[in-house]
Formats: sequence, structure tokens, C-alpha cells
Amino acid sequence: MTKARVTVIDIAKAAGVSKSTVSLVLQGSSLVNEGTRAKVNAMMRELGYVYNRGAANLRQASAKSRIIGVVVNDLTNSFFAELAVGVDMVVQSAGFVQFLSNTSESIDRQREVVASMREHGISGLIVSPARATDAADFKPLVAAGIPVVVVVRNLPGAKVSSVVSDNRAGMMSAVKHLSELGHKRIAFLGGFPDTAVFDDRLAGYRSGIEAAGLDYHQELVISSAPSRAGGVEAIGKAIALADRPTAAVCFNDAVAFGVCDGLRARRLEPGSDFAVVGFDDVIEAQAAVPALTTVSVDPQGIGRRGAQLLLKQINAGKAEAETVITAVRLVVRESCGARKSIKSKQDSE
Amino acid sequence: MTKARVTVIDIAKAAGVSKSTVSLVLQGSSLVNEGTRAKVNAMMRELGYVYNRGAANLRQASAKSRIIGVVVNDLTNSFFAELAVGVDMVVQSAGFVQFLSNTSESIDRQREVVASMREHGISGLIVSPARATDAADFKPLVAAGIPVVVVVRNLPGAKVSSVVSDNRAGMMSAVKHLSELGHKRIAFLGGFPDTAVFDDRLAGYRSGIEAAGLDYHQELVISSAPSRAGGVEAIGKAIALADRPTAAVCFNDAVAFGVCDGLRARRLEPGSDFAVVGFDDVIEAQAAVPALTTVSVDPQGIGRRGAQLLLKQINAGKAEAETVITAVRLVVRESCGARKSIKSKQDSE
DNA sequence: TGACAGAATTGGAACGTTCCAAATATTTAA
DNA sequence: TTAAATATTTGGAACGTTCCAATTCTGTCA
Repeated sequence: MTKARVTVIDIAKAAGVSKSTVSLVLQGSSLVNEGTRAKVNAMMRELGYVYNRGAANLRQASAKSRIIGVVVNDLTNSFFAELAVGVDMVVQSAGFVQFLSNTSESIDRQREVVASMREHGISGLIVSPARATDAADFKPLVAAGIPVVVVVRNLPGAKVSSVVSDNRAGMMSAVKHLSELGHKRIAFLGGFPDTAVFDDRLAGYRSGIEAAGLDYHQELVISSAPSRAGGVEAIGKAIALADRPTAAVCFNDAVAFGVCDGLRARRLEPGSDFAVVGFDDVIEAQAAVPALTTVSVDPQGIGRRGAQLLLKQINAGKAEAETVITAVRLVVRESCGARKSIKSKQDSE
Repeated sequence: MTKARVTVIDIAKAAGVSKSTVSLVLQGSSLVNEGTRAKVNAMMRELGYVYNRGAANLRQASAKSRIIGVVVNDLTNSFFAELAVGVDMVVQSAGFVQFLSNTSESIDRQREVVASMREHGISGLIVSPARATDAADFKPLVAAGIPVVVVVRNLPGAKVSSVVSDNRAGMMSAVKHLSELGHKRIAFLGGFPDTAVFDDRLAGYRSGIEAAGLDYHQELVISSAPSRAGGVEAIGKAIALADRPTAAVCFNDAVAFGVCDGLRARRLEPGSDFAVVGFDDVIEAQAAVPALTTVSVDPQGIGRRGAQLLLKQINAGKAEAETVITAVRLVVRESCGARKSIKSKQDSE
């Protein structure tokens, strides 16, 4: 009920020492005598003292705020939720706290939350940028000495560190797998061409096609929104082609699910009549029918790596822009037709 | 590159006014002349001024920090991710920022993050408490005048506000539905008996049984971990009963999935051979085979309601403990046997 | 012109910490 | 017993804001 909050001075008075000593105790300094330390700690507990980080940060450099900002573009997508969890794990165990915000792909929102985080004195920022984010948007941050790590989507041109998955290699292995199953006409479906991730995945597709000794056909690349609806749309166009494909690698799992929907609507069964491969390995991929063959990227791992990189830079004081590419791995399930639709028990947790 | 940060004093100097005036501009006071305001704003932009909330909070009450803490027990569960998004929506548009942390059901972790948030001067806290959280844990917070809203799981005994879904009504409607399909022996599977949510759902089950004119049998209530594995275990025990049930309502969707697994392992097909109903309507419920009949609770809605309630209390200055119960609705899909396993197109987004 | 009201501005004094230089206790060595 | 060395403690002076009381400007009115 007592309105006034307990400060370091109250503790000092109660313990019969000076505020400086209390401060020393707070920081775990070895200078202070064991007896006094105990007395002070006891008083803090008794009076219900709460450390005021705001006041402390006022004196110290902002790098000591121990707040790290996390900005994701779509938290409802379990991919990004996992990512946030990965970040939280390492950040928390390093004694930092996480400021998390969701931009829902809005650049304005993103600008707002980043500004707000800055006002709160974050020590570093991890961001999965909203679509069409300007590379220059993070300039002021790094100029102010606040390390920034971009994850999932990279920002070509921005001089910041990034952690992205190996989109090229992933797509290549997907194409390789399909070609080994005997497919000759393999489409690339979905995704918006104006993103760096799209470019990488398409490049991987191309390399895969070439590595398999197939020809690259422009008309087999059909872009669309990177969503379920986009997948439906893309497969529609693919089926309408004169020389229709027999298999497709998709921009991501959402597109792949849409492709399956679209196939069924045309009485084609994904897996047996047409091979489908996704990308990301979202949680639903395994439970879907048919279970989705997809390229597994470990979002939690990306989160952890990103956080580690950021902490390293915070501790180092200065931030070398560094790029980490995390490995991916093809998970073969049913939608590619490699396994007949057997209820795979071993795949569940 | 300039290390020193720009303060309100620098702006004042540059604009030829006093720091007080700059402060007034910052707060949008009507006292300041239009011309000076423009001049000051121009200078702020030019020098790249960043407001230092830490310093401001030092002077003002902690209620003005505009930080609200969000603590969830499992962010990898899309239910809670959605919840966080709901909170973020209203919190953000009210000009607050969200401190989000994940406890992974660890009470120690929860204590840590709450303490840390307090040190950072949060204006309020929204928490989905870890299992077995002590109701007294939030005492200090409310004593310090920091409003707390508990969501999803309520904390009987704690004098804090809460937003929970209507567990009783949801379970009742699930039981009613099964009894209308002709089931006489309906089991209640999964969940830990030491939680308030369990009590509510069980009470709803009981009421439903009685309302349907059936007898309540103790042995049909089988608790287990509220997970997929727990579901497998529970259905095993249920099947082993002398007079085995023909249907089950499950503590949550994870348990329901486990029940389906367990049924299949015994060559029983969920939906046709045994009716299964879940609770929560997680994102996977709709895509599963068979699609899960379940009680839909809107986590994002809970998040929004919780945030609104919290903001109301923050603005009011004083916090009346208040309880909000959000409506739920039975979503009939395939696992209850009401619809034969038709590929339901209309159910997808 | 002087007095007065209202509008606009302004110096401090907080807020709760950390950090520095300096002071005081306690040991050790001679 | 005293000087030197070491261990502990301690007053301020910051940090960047807000807020209060006081001041300086504008007009306006008699």
C-alpha cells in the first residue's frame, strides 16, 4: 500500500551504510565485505527492493540496458513463433530480456516499433524484415552503435549481419530428388519475385535443373502470393500449360498446401498424380494428408544463431557485418510420391 | 559516428530555446508557440534526436513507461502465439510496447522474467501462468500498483483480473453433441487434475452428462498429461475398461490427437469406430485426418480482451479485479463421426 | 502612460542509479 | 609502535528528462 518505492538510499539507511556500498552490492563487486553484503541483501529482501534499471541505464552506456528487440513480420506463422522462441532461449539465459513486436508485414508498423525500441534503449535488434523493407532503414541504428541482425530474409545492400537458411542448396536438393524419381518437367510455383529469398530459391531451382541435365523452361516458373491461395492460383496456371509439368517445387509450404488443394479440385491426387515439394517444414507439414515432402529449415535454430551473433556483437562493442547461412535438409514424406501413403507413425512426436 | 548522444539540451541550444521548452514540445503541450514548436521539431529531425524514455520514466510514475509485459507458458504452441498477437494488436495501437517472454512451463523462469520486467518498470502485466503457479506470486506486483491480468488459465485465490474462455459451456456443448449422435458412454480424457482449467472442463463434462440424462461414471474420467503422448496413454486405459466408452471429449486438442493415434494403433478409426472431440481448435485441428471436431476458443480474442482490460486498469490508475469469460463454440468436423470423411474444401482459408 | 491579464518561456530541483576520487579501517611489516 | 599497504567505505557529481514556480514577453484597457 505504501506508494513510495524503495530506493537504494532507503536500503542504505536501513542497513547503516552508504548508498555507494549498496550499489556495490548490487553489482556483485568483490570490494565489499562479506558481512555488509549479507546485511544489505537482507535489508533488500525485507523492504522489498526492486532494482530500477531505468535509472541505472541513465548512467551507463545503452549497451548495458540488457534489452534486445525482436521484430518479426508475422507472429501468427508458427515459423516465426519458433524463431522468437529460439531467440528467447539464448537471450534469456544470457540475462537479457526480449522486446518482441509483430509488424504484420507493414513497413510503417515496423518503423514505429523500431523507433519505439530505440527510445527504450535496446542493446541490439533482431529483425525479420517486412516485405519491401528499405535497406537504409536500419542505418541510424548501426550508426548509433546498436548492432542489428537480420534473419530469415536478407537485406542486400544493408551493412548488417544476417542469418538466413541455405535457400539455394535446399531448392537444389528438392529438384534433385524429384528428378531422381523420374520427373522431367518440374515447375517452380509461388512467391513474389521482388524478394531476396525468392531470388535465392529460384537460383537453387535453376541450378538443380541444370545439375539434373534438364532444360530450364521459363514458362515453368510461375510466381504468385506466397500463400495457400497463391498456390491454388499457380497450380491452375501450370496445369493449363500445353506441355504440363508432372511435379513442382513450391516457394514455401503454404504455397504447397494450396497446390495440393488445387490439384484435388481437378481430381488429381498430390503424391500419386503429381509430385509436390514444399519449403520450410512448418509444423502442419507432417500432419497434412498427404504428409508434405519439404525442405526443413529450423526456425528455432535460426533464432538461436541470430541471438548468439547479436550477443557476440554487443559484447564485442563493435559490429562487423557477418553472414551466417544455416543448413537445410530435405524431408521426404508422401506428397512427392516417393512413399506410398502409408500412415507413418514414426514421424509423430 | 559521433559517440555522444543528442539530448534535449543539445536541441535547446541549437534552436535557441531552453530545455524546458523542448520538453514541452516533446509532450505536445499547447503552451508553446507554433513557431517555436516548428523550429524545435526541425532541429530534432536535423540532429537525429532520440527520446530517452528511461530518463523520462525516472521522473514520472512507472505507470507512464508504456511498456506492458506479456508472459506466456509456451510460445511454440500456436495457441499462445495467437494470443500474443492479439495482445500486441491493441497494445501497439494504444502506443505501448510489448515485452514478451516465454516460460516453457517453468515456474522459476516465470519468476525470473516477471522480476526482470518489473525492474524495467512495466506499466502492466499479462500472463498465462505456468503450471502450478502460486497465486501469491503476483502479490508484490499488485501491491506496487501494477495491474496484472491473468489469461487462459485462471489463478483461484489471486486477487487479479482474468480472461478465460468458457470452459464449462464448451465442454457441455461437446457432450451434448455426442449424446445427440447417440453415444451413451462418453469418456473425459486427459489433463492434469491440479489445474483450474481442468476443474472447469470436468465440471462442464459432468453438467453435460447430467443434462443429457446420462449417468456420471467415475471410471470414465481418465487424466493424463495434456499432450499427445498423454492422449495415447488415456485412450489405452479407456479401451481397457470392461464396459468401454464409444466416444470421448478430450482435455485439449493435443490430447485428442494422441487419442486418435492410440485408436489407430488398435485398428480403430477415429470418427467411424470411436468419436473424438477436442478443445481449443488449434490451427492443426482443421488440417488433420480426420479433421478434428473441437471447441473453438479464439486465442487472439482472449489476447485482445486481456490487453483492453489491462489498459483500462492502467488508465484508471486503480485495478479492480475483474473476470471476463469469453464465449466458445463447437466446430463440428469429422472426428466425432457426424460427417463422413468428406474432403471438406469449405473449411480451408 | 501605467497597470494588468494572458501567453510563452525558463531556470533550477528532483528522479534512482553509477562512478570517481578521496577518506577511513584494518593488516602487515619493520 | 609506526609507516606502509591493503581492504573497505563514502560523499558528491553526473545521466536526460519532467515539473514547479517564477519570469519575461505581448497586448489591451482605462
